[in-house]
Parts: sequence; C-alpha cells; structure tokens
Amino acid sequence: MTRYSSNQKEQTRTRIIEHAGRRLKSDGIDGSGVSTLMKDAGLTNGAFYAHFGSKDELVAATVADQLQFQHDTIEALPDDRASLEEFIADYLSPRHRDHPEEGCPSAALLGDVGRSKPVVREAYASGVVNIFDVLAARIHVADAAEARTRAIGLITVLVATLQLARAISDPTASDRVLAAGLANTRHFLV
Amino acid sequence: MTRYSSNQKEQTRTRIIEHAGRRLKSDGIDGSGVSTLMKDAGLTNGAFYAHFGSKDELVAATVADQLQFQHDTIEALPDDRASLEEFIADYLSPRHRDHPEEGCPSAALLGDVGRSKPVVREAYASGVVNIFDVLAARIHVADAAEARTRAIGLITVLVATLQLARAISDPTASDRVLAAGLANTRHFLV
DNA sequence: TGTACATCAGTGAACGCGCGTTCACTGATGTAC
DNA sequence: TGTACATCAGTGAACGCGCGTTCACTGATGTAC
Repeated sequence: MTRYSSNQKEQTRTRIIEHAGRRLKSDGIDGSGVSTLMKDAGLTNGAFYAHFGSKDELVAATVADQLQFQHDTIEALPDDRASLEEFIADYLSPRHRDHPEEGCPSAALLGDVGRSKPVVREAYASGVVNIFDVLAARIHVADAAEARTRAIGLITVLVATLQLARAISDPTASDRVLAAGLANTRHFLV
Repeated sequence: MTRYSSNQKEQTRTRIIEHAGRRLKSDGIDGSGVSTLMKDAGLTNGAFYAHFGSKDELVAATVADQLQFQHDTIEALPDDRASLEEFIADYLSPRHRDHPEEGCPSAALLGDVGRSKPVVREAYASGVVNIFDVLAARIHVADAAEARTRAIGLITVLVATLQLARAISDPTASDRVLAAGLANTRHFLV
C-alpha cells in the first residue's frame, strides 16, 4: 500500500523541472548548478537525488518537457498561413531575443546539448523530431518528404537567427539580423 | 630598448590562442578550464595572466581569430557557384559534424557566446559581420541588401543544421538532417 | 480513540574536485662596463 | 673578454569558491492494533 495517497512528490518533481527549464535556458547547462536549480524550486540541494539520479537526468527530463511544450504550442495553432506567420514573427521578435528563459529551448540549448551525455541527446532528438512533424504538417506541399525538409529548414533559420541576434551586442545590428531571418523564412512556407 | 629582440612571447600568445580554438570548440567555453587551455599549449596555468587579463579576454581573442580564419578561407574560394557548393557540402559533411574542434566556430560556440560577457560578444559580432560580407559578395543578385539577407540565411541554415546534426545521437537521423540542410541551402544561392 | 511505530520528503553539512586568479620564485637571456 | 646585474617568460603552489554527489538526520504523515 502506498503510504501517501497524495501525489506531492510527483508535484515537486514537476516543479523542479519547470523551474529548471527557465534556469537552463537562461544560464546554460554548465552554468546552472544543482543547488541553484533546487533553490529555484524552493528546495535545498540535498533533496535533489530523491527525484533524479543525476544532473544529466534532470537536464534530459527538462529538455523533453520543454520540447513537448513547444510541440503542443505549435500543434494548437490554427492550420493557416497567417497563424504560422504570426508564430514566426513572435519567434523572431526582440522580446523573444531578450528573454531566453521564456523562449525556445533549441535556441537556448542546442549547442550545449550537442556536447552532452547520450541521455540528454536522446531526449533532445526524440523531442525535436516531433516538432519537425507538427511543423511539416502545416507546410502544404504535395511531397511529404519535401514538407519535412522545409520544416527542418524553417527551424534552422529560426534557431540560428535567434542565436545570432543574441550574440550580437549592438541592438541595431541585432535587429537587422532578426529582420533578415524573417525574410529568409519565406522560402520555406507553403 | 627592448631586452628581448625575439618575438617569443608573441609566439606563445599565438600558440595559446590556436590551441584554445580547438579546445573551446570541442568542450565549450564553460567546459574549458584555464589550466587545461594552458596545458594544451604546453605551459602551466601560472603563465596565463602574463598573456591575458582574464579568461574572457582569451575567449574573445580566440573567437576573433577563429572567425578571421573562416573569413579568409571563404575569401580564398574561387568566385563561382561550384566552389561555393563545394564549401557547403564540406560544411554539412559527417566529417565536419564529427570534428567540432577543427570546424566552424559559430556552430560550436554561438550559443555560448550569447551568454558571454560583452568583450566576447563584441569580438564575435565584429567577426561574423565580415563573414556576412565575404559571403554576400559571392551571391550575385542585383540588390546588395538582398545578397546580404541571403548570406545571413545561408549561414543560419548551415550553423543550425550542423548543431542539430551534432545533437541528434542516431547517425541515420543525423545524416538525414544534414541532407535536408544541404537541400535548404539551395534557396539562398544565386 | 489513543499511542507506538514505520514511512518518507526534505534539510543541511560534508566529500573530493576543479574553477579563475594571485603570487613568490626560478632560471635563462641580454645589458653594462 | 669577463662578470655583476636587470629583465622577463614561465613555474607551481595556494587563494576562496562553487561544482555534483552523499549521507545522517528531522519532522510530518499515515498505519497498526
């Protein structure tokens, strides 16, 4: 029999993952310590290993959660060109550039994931594939393979444009990169 | 009068920067310690601060050096479509994916740079702009602004495709992303 | 209903380790005369 | 030419600090009878 009928522990785990999403996207994987991640969730470092086997395990769970959320957001969009364009304009906005902690996990963490342990890379790979799928379904060309190629193209332009805009310190130059990225997404629509 | 006529110290500084290029691209900025960076150059940690004021200063110098090298490589290409396509095919090759330490600094470090101090971001920004320029000069459309937009588009597709391919653990899926990226670069050429 | 006990989420100190940075020192090189 | 001295690149130990992880413990919750 389970002693505790409530799902308190599961709720705590979820809370850790949600706060970790913001912290990891803001400070990077190497830049986010376990103590900080736990403090963000209102706990102390010692409790961490009751919820996760290692920091990498939390990172993997957080990456999966973040990509799932992004997938669901795109899936909830009305399936028309105007909605997709609005999504793209939001993605390439100064607001998104200036708030990585609330934004796209790929733009914030893709480079870090490439250097991470298999458990993290696998979580990322399986999450991003779902985003390829849901985006490809919104690109209406006859050939399904072509739609998928374009979905990947759209994602790469979005992700790297945002990364570039974040790396460029001068605001005017950064804005120009965002504008160029917006123009470049046009190649991949419909 | 300068006591030492030889440029030994300058040579050592250059050696540190060159080895740091490989290490930083391989392990990331946070993943590369000063002691390791010095050991790579055949020195001990104590000598570091005779050459650089801080780790960030070395990172900035290394980023600048790496982008300058990439600029020069592109500038040395014959100005025809076949040469540009060959450059792109090399960029999106499994070999480049599997050897970040020898490859593109943007693909390896762009995410890290976005979280770095101004000195690093400024070095990156001024280096990458030169690459925009040299690539735009190889895209022959009437409008110069359009050439520049396309150059940025080409770079974003290249960089994020390689990052994606590195993050995806399954080799077949990773190869498919590289192939999609190759197809997607076509939109930005001539 | 009351009480002794088992369970368990979370605390907080401690582990060994590597971080970026500082500094007293070494030893080779070149200068002065 | 020889020697005392100044210069300086590099050494290696040490600084305080935060890392990921472990563990003895606390205190609240629920069970047994």
